[in-house]
Amino acid sequence: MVYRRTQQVMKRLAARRRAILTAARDIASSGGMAAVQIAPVALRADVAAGTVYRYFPSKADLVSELIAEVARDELTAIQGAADAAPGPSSALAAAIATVAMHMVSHRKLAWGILAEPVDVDVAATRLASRRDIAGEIEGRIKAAISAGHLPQQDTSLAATALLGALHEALVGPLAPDFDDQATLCDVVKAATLLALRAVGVTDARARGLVVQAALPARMPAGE
Amino acid sequence: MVYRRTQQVMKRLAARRRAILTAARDIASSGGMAAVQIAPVALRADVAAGTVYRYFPSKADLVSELIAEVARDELTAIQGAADAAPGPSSALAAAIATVAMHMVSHRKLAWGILAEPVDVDVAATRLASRRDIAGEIEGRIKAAISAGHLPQQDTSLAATALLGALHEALVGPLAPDFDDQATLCDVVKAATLLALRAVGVTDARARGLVVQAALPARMPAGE
DNA sequence: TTCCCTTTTGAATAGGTGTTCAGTTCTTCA
DNA sequence: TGAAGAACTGAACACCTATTCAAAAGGGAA
Repeated sequence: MVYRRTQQVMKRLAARRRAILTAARDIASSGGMAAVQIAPVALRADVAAGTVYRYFPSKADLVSELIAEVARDELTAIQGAADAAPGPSSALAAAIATVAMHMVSHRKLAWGILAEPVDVDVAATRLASRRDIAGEIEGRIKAAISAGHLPQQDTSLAATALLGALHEALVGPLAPDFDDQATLCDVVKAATLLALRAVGVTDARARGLVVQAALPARMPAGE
Repeated sequence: MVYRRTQQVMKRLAARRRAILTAARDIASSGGMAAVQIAPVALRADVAAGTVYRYFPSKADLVSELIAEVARDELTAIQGAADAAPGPSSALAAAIATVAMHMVSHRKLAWGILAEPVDVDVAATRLASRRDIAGEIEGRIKAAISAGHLPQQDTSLAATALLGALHEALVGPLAPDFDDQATLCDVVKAATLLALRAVGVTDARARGLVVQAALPARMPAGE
């Protein structure tokens, strides 16, 4: 054998793979999932279309990995925010507020990850990611119920409904415009309160909650 | 002029138009919006592909009309159920329950109408339809607030969030399976309660509400 | 430098679907 | 019944985009 991958080559290959994924993420952020096409992604990543296929067996694999990655980031943020909260109700509130913040910060991306059309191969990955996030929220709801802060209920349904409510209210086509930071903040607060009430948090308790939404890691400073 | 549309011909043309729309609706009901393609619709309506274009300028127009029609039916059902309720809170509950029932009865169709991918030309129509339905719900929320049954809030955001919650919890990919009529009923009840709580209905009041969800006109008897 | 293997390229291919249109059939009316 | 126009047909066309692949370029070992 007269050829072996050196460390340097391996690094370059990894960098390229990253570049392709990042290009896909950027494009999804600005144009939605529908804009994630091989040619534009390749162009943005500075490679030829064919090269993409040396890193990902198919477009579906690329998109799946993109979704998984974004969901992983989101999950980490949610857990971080919730774990930092002083109690189960605050943790739930923090988790919800974090989701809300992420959604308003990256509306196109959130829309693409959560709801936009993808082909069937991708649907499975997306489903798993959503399940993970819903599961995290559900866990927080259960904890609050155990602590006696919330009434008994179908936690799975509740978690799903919460995500749907936030999604629709914040990134769906009927979502309000966020003209400035203040409006954005108000809307996030209103949506969070709504979601908390849905699972049975009383207004009295809500007023006492400490809510600290973790800002998304990639959120642009001025946005 | 040696040819004029007789009454009989006009009737047949209208019937054909109806057949095409119905075919599209049936296909959307079973396979989602993505399955609404010209060739299958034409096949089902017993016409040639080209004929569709004598009735609808483009596929986008066909789909737009389909969505508008379904939304109109839905709106009528919601209004009917709400108007029949004894008070503003009951009316809101009835409206929500009606939406929930429709969704679980026609999951694929609901999914297609509300969230599935469509091209940009259709998006406008869909948006208008959603706005209509959200507007109806919002009106009921406002009425309940005026009656002092609900706290002051951003009604537009609330209406949007409610629809999103129901949608996600009942027809989204994480929605539970409805193995039998009983489960279905329980889930609809749970989702309705959740939605009511979200806008501030107290559990105490919720227990006293008279809820009568209008069944969708087209719902198959046994489903 | 040379050879051989890997990686990249980008134009060609392939598959799927909306749309058109020349030819056919149907309908009306003199 | 025949002429003229409307409606219908379905194969051909057009467009878009994922995927392939033969040729070219890059990189490692001798």
